This record gives sequence, C-alpha cells and structure tokens, in this order.
Amino acid sequence: MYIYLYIRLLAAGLHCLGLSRGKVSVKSVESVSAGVEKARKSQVTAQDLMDAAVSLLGAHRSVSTLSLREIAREAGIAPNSFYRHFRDVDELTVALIDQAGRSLRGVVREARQRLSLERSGIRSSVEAFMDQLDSDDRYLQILLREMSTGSEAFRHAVDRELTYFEEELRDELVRMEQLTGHATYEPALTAKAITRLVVAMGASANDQGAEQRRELVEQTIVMIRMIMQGSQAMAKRATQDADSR
Amino acid sequence: MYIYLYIRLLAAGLHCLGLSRGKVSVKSVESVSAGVEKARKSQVTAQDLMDAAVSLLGAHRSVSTLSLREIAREAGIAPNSFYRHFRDVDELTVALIDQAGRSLRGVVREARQRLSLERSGIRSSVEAFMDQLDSDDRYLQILLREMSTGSEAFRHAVDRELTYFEEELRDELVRMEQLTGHATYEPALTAKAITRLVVAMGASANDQGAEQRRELVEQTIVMIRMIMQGSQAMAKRATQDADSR
DNA sequence: GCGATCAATATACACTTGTATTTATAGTTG
DNA sequence: CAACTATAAATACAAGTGTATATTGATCGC
Repeated sequence: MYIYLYIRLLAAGLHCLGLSRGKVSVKSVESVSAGVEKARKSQVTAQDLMDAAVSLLGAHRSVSTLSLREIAREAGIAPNSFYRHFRDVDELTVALIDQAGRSLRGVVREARQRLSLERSGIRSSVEAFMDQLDSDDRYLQILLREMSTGSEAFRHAVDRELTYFEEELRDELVRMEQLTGHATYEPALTAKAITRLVVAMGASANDQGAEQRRELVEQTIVMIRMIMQGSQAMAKRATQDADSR
Repeated sequence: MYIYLYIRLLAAGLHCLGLSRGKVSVKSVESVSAGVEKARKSQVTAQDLMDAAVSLLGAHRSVSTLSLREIAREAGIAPNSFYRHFRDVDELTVALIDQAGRSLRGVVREARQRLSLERSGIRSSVEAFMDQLDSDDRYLQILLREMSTGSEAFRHAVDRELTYFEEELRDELVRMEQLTGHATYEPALTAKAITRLVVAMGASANDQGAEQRRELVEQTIVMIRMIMQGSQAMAKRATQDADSR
C-alpha cells in the first residue's frame, strides 16, 4: 500500500514536461551563425555534427577533449565548414546538453507510460533512467559527465535540466501530501536529495555491465525509499511537536 | 537525544583511517621512472610538479586538459625533465588522486577532533568536508571532478577512496546498532547512500560562494537525517514483520 | 542563358603538443 | 684535482590545432 505512494511520487514527479522548447536552441544557433534566413542547401546539418561528436565520445571521454578538426573529419566536412553551424566546440557542446535534456524528458515520459502497466513507480522510473543511460544516443551519459567538467555554459545547462527535474518532483510530493495525507518534511529538499542520489548512482553505473547495473537499480530504489520514509517520519514528528506545544 | 546517534554515526563513521599508505605512491612512481636508487639532486621534485599542476587547475578544469609542457612551464623546468618524475601526465594524475585520498582522510580526522567539542557529528563532518573543498590544496575538488572524467586508472583511484569511506561508515552504523539499539536497515546501502549524497552535494558546491555553501551544508545535514530516519524506520518494520510471522 | 551569391572546400600560417637526440653542467669518486 | 656520470637544459621534428584568406562550384533570380 505504501508502494502506491512511491508510484505516484517518483514516476509522476516527472509529469508534464516535454515539448516546451523543442528544437529551438539548435535552430537558433544555426541561424545566428549563418546570419541568413534561408540556407541554400547544407548536406551536413548541425545535427550531423552533433552526432559525429557523440560517436567520438567514448565511455569516458569528455567533450572538452574534442577538437574542431576531429569532429569535422568524423562528419566528413572540411574543418572550416564547422563554422557554418557552430562558432565553437563549446557552442556545439551546449547544444548537445540541450539535446540531453530533451533525452532526459524522454526518460520521464517513458516512465509514465510504464507506470500504467507495472507496480512500482520508483522501480520503473529508475529503470527507465538506467536504460536511457546505455541507449544508442548517449546523451544522458554525456550530460552526467559534463556536470562537473567543462566551462560555465555547460554546467549551467546541466544545472537547468536537473533543477527542472527537481521542481517537478517537488510539486508532485506536495500534491501527494494532499491526496494521501502522508506529509513530506521539506518537499524541495526531499526532491533534491532524491534527484542527486539518482544522478550520482547513474553516473557510477556508466562503467559497469548489465548485471551490476541491475544491482545498482535495486540499490537506488531502496535508497529512495529510505529518503521517503525519513522525510515522512520527520514530517510526522514536526506536526506532533507543534501539537504538543 | 536522537542527535547523539548521528553524532556517533557520521563523525565516527570516518573513524580510524589515515597513515596506512603515506607517501608510498609518489615515491614509488619516482623511483620507477628514474630507475635509480639514489637521485643526485633534483631541484624540482615530483611534489613540485604536482603542485604546479594543481595551481593550473582552475575551478573547473579537468586534469586531462593539462599538457606536459604546460605543467613543466609552470614548474619552471624544461619539458623533457618532466620524464624524470613521471612517465605521463596520467601518471601524475594518479599520484594527485592518491594525494587527494590522503586529503580526504585528513577531513575525517579533523571531523573527529571537532566531535569532542561540538554537538552534532553530522554537522561537523559535513562542514569539515566542505571546508576541505576550498582549502589551499584543492585536492578534494580534483578528486570529485575526476570521478566521472579521466581514464580507467583515475576512476579506480577515486573509487578506492570513496569505497574506503563507505566501509568505515557502514562499520560504524553496525557498531551503533549494538550500542543504542537503533537498528539500521541495510547498513552497507545506507552508508553508500549517505556517501554518494555528500559527495554529490560537495561537487555542486564547487562553484558557489560562501553563503550558498553554508546553505548547502544545512541541506546536506537534513538529507542525511532523512536517510538515517528512513533506514531506522525500515529496520523497525522489518523486525516487526518477522515477529508477527 | 548568365552573372550573382553563397555554401563548401582548399590552402596557408602561426601555434602548441609530445618526444628523440644532442649538449652542457654540476656532483661524486678515485 | 681530474675523470666520470647522471641530470637538466637546448635543439629539433613531425603531428595536430584553430582560424584567415582565397578558390571552387552549384543554385537562383533575372
């Protein structure tokens, strides 16, 4: 029965998202650098360049170690043609992180779909997160890696995505409190703790194989339950203290 | 009264550590690369090179972006002299991470000293951790940053240090259970959750100013309490289930 | 059909990088 | 003191980098 709390909690905490910004950033980048409203015909698109960059990033290679020429070579264009799409490698990286954010929201949406079929929302959410980690597009991996490395712009982009995730989760915690009567101690803090924990566990799953990753999923689920239980217990105690006073 | 649990928990969870390996790694590195038992006289030591590297690493620059020549320049030696001390920049990086591990144990020791004077062990431990983050030697910063970036060797070195931290914490959780009767649900998992959370929060504190960092410390303390409360509640429920069966 | 236009390439240049080889220098030892 | 030796510096080189400038080649409006 408690499980239902978690179901609604995590899985739906990811809730409405999606489709807010779409392909805006990449498009704007392109039009800015080109400075023209109508591009004649570009055989290699900005997306192709981003794909080339991703394909160069191994399991643990940071974007900051990519060179402009290397990316251009992988995409099959002359080095200078890179400038038609991005001013910098940094600019491409920011676009990559934006795409990773979209990927993250895809995770959320997928978790919601699974929710209707399975039992535990925690499980399905965490599993969806981990699945996305080793999907074909490795955007989520990249996002996690560039969290601590990279210049200001990267980290801001990453932070934006995580904060977004966090706020959705907090809103859902508050909503859940009204529905079920199980209060959460400090919803914003609880959401932050859960988010950071999932991200940290996900990052450490980057190296590992399938079965170790499954183990990690189980661990993460239990950890989240601990936080939820603790938060609810502290909420209950806080109200009791207030009553007795 | 509950606070005393936490006091013993976190602060002492860091317990005995220290002085296990000392300066071994750096020394061995040097003797291997030099291949000689008695160095004539080297005005610039391996430690000087490591210091130079650290001074080059800004707030968010990864070690993998340092060039051999750059480090040598900063240390004031000829590029080729670098080889007298390390074979690679990678080798220097591993030595740096070892040093960071020692720094981490220093944090622990400091937390234990504070413990005898103050009230909350959680607070003093977290504060010690954060203090170490912006101390003169930025080894802890480096360790956190290289956690996700860098080659195999780096991440293994980082993992070693964190696992060590984790195991100490788990042992202390188990010990606490016998002393106070407050059981912990899965001590190893609880220790892992707390460790990862503190590390994640610490990493995100890298950017921020003093007052924001103080806020982060407060948040981290509450988060840890949530985990502890949840773990204890789940332990209690588990035993109750076993009894009623 | 034909200049105009602009995306894509080619060439060029001034750097930086890692390292191999050579030269000078200072410390130890006979 | 002189001869030796290990070390630090100097020089050199091939490779790779970001970008400025010049060149091609296709597409479109007239």
